[in-house]
Amino acid sequence: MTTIKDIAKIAGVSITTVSRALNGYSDVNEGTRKKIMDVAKQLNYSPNTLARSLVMNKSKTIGLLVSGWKRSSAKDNFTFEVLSGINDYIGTTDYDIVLFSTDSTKQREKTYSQLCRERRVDGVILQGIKLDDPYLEEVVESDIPCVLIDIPIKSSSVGFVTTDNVIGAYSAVNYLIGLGHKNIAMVNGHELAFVSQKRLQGYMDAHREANLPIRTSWILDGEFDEERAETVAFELLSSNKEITAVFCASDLMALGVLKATEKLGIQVPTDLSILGYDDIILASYVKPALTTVKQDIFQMGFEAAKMIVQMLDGTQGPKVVTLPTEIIKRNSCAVKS
Amino acid sequence: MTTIKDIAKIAGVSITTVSRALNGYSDVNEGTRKKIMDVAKQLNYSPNTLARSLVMNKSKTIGLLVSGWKRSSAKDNFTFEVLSGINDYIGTTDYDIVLFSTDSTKQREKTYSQLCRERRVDGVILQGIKLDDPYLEEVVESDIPCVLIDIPIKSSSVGFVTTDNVIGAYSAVNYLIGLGHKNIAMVNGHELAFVSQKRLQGYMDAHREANLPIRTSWILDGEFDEERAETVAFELLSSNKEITAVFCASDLMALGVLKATEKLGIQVPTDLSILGYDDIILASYVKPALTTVKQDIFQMGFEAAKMIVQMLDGTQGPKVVTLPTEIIKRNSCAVKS
DNA sequence: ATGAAAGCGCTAACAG
DNA sequence: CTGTTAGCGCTTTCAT
Repeated sequence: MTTIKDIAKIAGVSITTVSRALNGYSDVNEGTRKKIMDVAKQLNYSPNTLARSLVMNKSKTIGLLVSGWKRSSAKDNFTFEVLSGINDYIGTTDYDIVLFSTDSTKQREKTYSQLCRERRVDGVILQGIKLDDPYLEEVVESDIPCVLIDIPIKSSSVGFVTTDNVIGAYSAVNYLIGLGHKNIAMVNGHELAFVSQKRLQGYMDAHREANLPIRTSWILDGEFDEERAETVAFELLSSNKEITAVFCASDLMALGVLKATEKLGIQVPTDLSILGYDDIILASYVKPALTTVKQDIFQMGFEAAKMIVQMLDGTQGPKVVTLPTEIIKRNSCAVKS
Repeated sequence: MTTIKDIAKIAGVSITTVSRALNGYSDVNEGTRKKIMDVAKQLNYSPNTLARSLVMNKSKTIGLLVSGWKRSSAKDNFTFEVLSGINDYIGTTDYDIVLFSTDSTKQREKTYSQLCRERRVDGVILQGIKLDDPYLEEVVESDIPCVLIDIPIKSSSVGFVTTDNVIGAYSAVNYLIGLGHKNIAMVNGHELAFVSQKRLQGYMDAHREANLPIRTSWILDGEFDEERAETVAFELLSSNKEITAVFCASDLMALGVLKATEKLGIQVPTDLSILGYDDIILASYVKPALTTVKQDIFQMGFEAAKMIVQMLDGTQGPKVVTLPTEIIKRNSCAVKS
């Protein structure tokens, strides 16, 4: 593997000059530079970023910590979309991504900042982490630049990107109300998800505004899990025939609810309207196609990457990005009969 | 940031001893080791892998090069599944993944080996690369350990994992033949895809064995693209009414064919049987649910990661892994009427 | 069992 | 414009 030392020797200059020439400093004679460049090319030189990082004290890498990356996440293409967005933006920069592959066991033996410091990542993007994850506390305490996806923490070294969950849920429920529904249940994620808290708020806001009573027994947690949502919805719907619409905090759970209706012989959307969240790929393919609140997840990843890079490069940029959502009307919701 | 030097000073020993103690060498007095460990903990020490990598000349990182990572790949959850498998295996090791985020422009200005050498990755996993990609040639020439997904190159430094594409396609077509079909078209990917070549072979083998004529005009390329497949199938089916079954080299393309049939008023599976490949998530959700050749893509990623790690650690292990496929019978194929 | 010293490949004052 | 020198944090002979 050729080094700048080799180049220096052959070009007949000092390693300093080589370093300066290669890095485009202005105080190098053009002739010398050309010669050095030539030798470098000829020797098929690649700089050793490890050495550079060591001395410069920055690695030009961004850590990516995906919590709870399960095989099953494929169904829900959330993680992949985020990754795609990050990858897309980072591709335009000189950073690279280090994927922290920490399984549950490894996760617990190494603290967050250990993970980051060992690899000397310049910044981190966190996704899928729960509100009670001990890592989260560390994020705040540590001074490693970090951007969170769907977790609202902001400080001098941390920012976040999310979507307008309250408004998203509010509009969704409002849409249902506009369709004539008054008995609207909600299948939420879980209490430790920021988005669940917000979407619940939107659900309640819409009810309050329409002077509709809120029945807490109709608000259930489906853990963002298809099966769990099915179970929960099955029980709810079989014993509460007056419910005419269900708002779900994720499409995957909406799919679960849909399965429950099939088992119960409930017609969607004739007997029951189902409204999802996310607009995952499956949403438009199932029958009936899911009406849902669309989030631009790719964009979330993109913005997260952009934000961290801006933080690192000292460029001015927002520490909080809230992306809009949009209701996609398909066939799982109908006017109350 | 604390270093072994700091620890050495406080513990009152030399940095050599600290290094040895921390790395679990046996020739360190247990008392000294304990003291060093204590100080390290107290100082919240994290080793600097950059420095270590520099001197050891290995980084404990594996590069991941995903060619053609497009936003649209989400539909086809292939890439994500591979990633999940890799992530899963790597999580059990002390390696980390470096995602080479190279967009098309960047890709062409940096050669493959430059990419790898700059980051000093110990090995590489390549996915989604086409047979005519210039990177491929470099892979062979370079001596960087590498494992390819679905590209059959094997040398002292490169291995690959794939599935039994010939058998998979053969069984699929054979299944169709068993259903009474004699006029079976094929929507393949493209010539530069190894898997397409193999699946075509399987298609032909099955025909030959059954003494069925092969009509090359019925073998079309859909570029692994849903829309392209739809277009191609639309033309094919509208002018060749005698075709009673279509074998597709991917589920995504099968979905495209399905769309074409809808436009043509062809009933699936009554009038036409459609058989896909991959068993993507969508396959079981569309109506009619797709009969398909399932590949365990997650496992491919897992095996690829395992292989590269074994190569790097000098553990014995295969350089070629071929995973089985399996026909998943759902509702898009029926007995020829 | 421990330490001194060299060096991995690179950048960055500081001189000249 | 160019070279000398020091050092980033760590591992590794080679002595002791």
